[in-house]
Amino acid sequence: MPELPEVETVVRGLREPLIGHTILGVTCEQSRTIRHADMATLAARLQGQTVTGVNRRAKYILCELSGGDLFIVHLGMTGRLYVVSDDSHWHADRWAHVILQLDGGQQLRFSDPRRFGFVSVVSNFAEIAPNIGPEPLSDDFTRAGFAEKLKRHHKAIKALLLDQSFVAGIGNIYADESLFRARIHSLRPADSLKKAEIDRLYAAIRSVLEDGIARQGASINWYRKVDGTTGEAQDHFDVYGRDGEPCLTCGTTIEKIYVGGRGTHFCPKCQK
DNA sequence: CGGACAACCTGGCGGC
DNA sequence: TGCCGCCAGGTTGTCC
Repeated sequence: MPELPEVETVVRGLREPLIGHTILGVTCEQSRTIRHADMATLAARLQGQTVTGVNRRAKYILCELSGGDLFIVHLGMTGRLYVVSDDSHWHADRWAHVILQLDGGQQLRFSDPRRFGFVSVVSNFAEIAPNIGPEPLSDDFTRAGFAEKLKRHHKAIKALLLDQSFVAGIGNIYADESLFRARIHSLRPADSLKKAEIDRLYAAIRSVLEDGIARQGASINWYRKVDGTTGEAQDHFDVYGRDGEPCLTCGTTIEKIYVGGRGTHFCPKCQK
């Protein structure tokens, strides 16, 4: 579910309700949902802290706290973060594993049916994810650096795009969409791409992610924005989930294969 | 080191 | 309508 555009949308939605607000208390259970710290440590390090910033790195949400710690959330496959008023009649959420009580009568909930997501509190982001690649929408992601790194890998380009140490934030949906936009077959060995193809892929990754953010993410199943509403990116996919349907460019039937164990959608005529 | 694959969990959906 | 098997946007650890 949540890839870079979805996580970025959540981050932007969290700033208004969180920044400047103080965490009064923490409600949670001891479970896999809390990583790198036990329940008591998490509560102790969050309670009394004021949120000073909310940012994203790869698919991680980083809430900066006044004491210098980072409250980290990863949404996994089915995680959601949302803010509700204490007095709202919002129905009970059986998957709300962590609830932060905020000043001003609101609470931040982390809800995750499948429990692939997690929360943590650390001093430095590197404690959570020490080996994350460049942010594709930042100046750190250069065309030259991208081309150089592609030469060092022989595996399928789709599998490489999913490697978070290669480039941050791309997941299964936007990998497929980027490769379609660049007209490159998902199974091409990374080191086989010609310069023109590398240039197309570099541009495609950026534009696909930017379009995803502009549409506030893709609500295929579980993903929702902080206010509970759906994104719109799912209505504009070229290939993801469209197997059996005609390519919007040439009319050829979109195919589905598995690459690195992940469902992979592509147009056999447009992508070579 | 690279790559394939299982594991972690639970819900939703299509098919029978 | 009900049950069963399969699939799912991510990450990590293991094995060859």
